[in-house]
Amino acid sequence: MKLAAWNVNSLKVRLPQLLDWLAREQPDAICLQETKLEDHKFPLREIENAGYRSVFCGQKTYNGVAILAREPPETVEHGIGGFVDPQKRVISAMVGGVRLVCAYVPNGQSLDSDKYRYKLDWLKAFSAWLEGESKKFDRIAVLGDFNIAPEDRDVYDPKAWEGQVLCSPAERAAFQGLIGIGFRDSFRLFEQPEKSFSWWDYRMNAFQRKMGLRIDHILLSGDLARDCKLSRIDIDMRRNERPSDHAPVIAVF
DNA sequence: ATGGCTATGTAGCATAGA
Repeated sequence: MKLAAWNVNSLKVRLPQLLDWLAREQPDAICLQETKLEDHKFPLREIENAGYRSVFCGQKTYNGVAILAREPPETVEHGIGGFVDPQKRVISAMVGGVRLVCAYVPNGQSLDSDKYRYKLDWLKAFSAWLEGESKKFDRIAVLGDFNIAPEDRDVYDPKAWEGQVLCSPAERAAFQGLIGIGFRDSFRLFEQPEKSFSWWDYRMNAFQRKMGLRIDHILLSGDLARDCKLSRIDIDMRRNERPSDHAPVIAVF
């Protein structure tokens, strides 16, 4: 099974790139973040014509998540059970016997922001809920934009980013908390190039200067991690015209 | 150098992203 996750930063703008990518990469499923579309504006037909069924949960301007799969996603759940959140950041479904959790973790803005508090509260609720999910489902993949660079090697300039949002000890502890539930970071199951990142700022020519962070992840439960054959980041997508600031991440098992 | 760029909603800028 080939899984992917991609923060598209507007599905409306990125739809042609997505359709090209699906045709080329042929994943069994892809989880999208930051669709920024209300549900009635979701490009269902175009995606169906490309051979993918979709479930989605969106809102105007911000957030929005979707799961696209060759077979219809089943037993869909929206959001984090027991956590009231008007922001559309999580959608889950069964695809091919695997529980897919598509997540767009809050950014947090900065450590002194209310949004940072929200991020930590959100991650706490997410972790508690995932622990329950992992008891319900043997095979789980958690895919998406985590907005956390787990280690210094996931940051182009760890000194400059030390303690900053996306890299702070509390965020990294929250990420390790997810690992503690029994998930593996699929990317680190394999030897990877140095300076492997999944996001680069649009400004300052950050991509060309390799100034990025690895904040998009595919976490796999034990069985899936054991069977995982490959995990990579498709950085070529960042070279497109009008690229998303994030590149797709891929795991195959 | 707290700038730089992109997308959205909405009609000249404000907000958010990371």
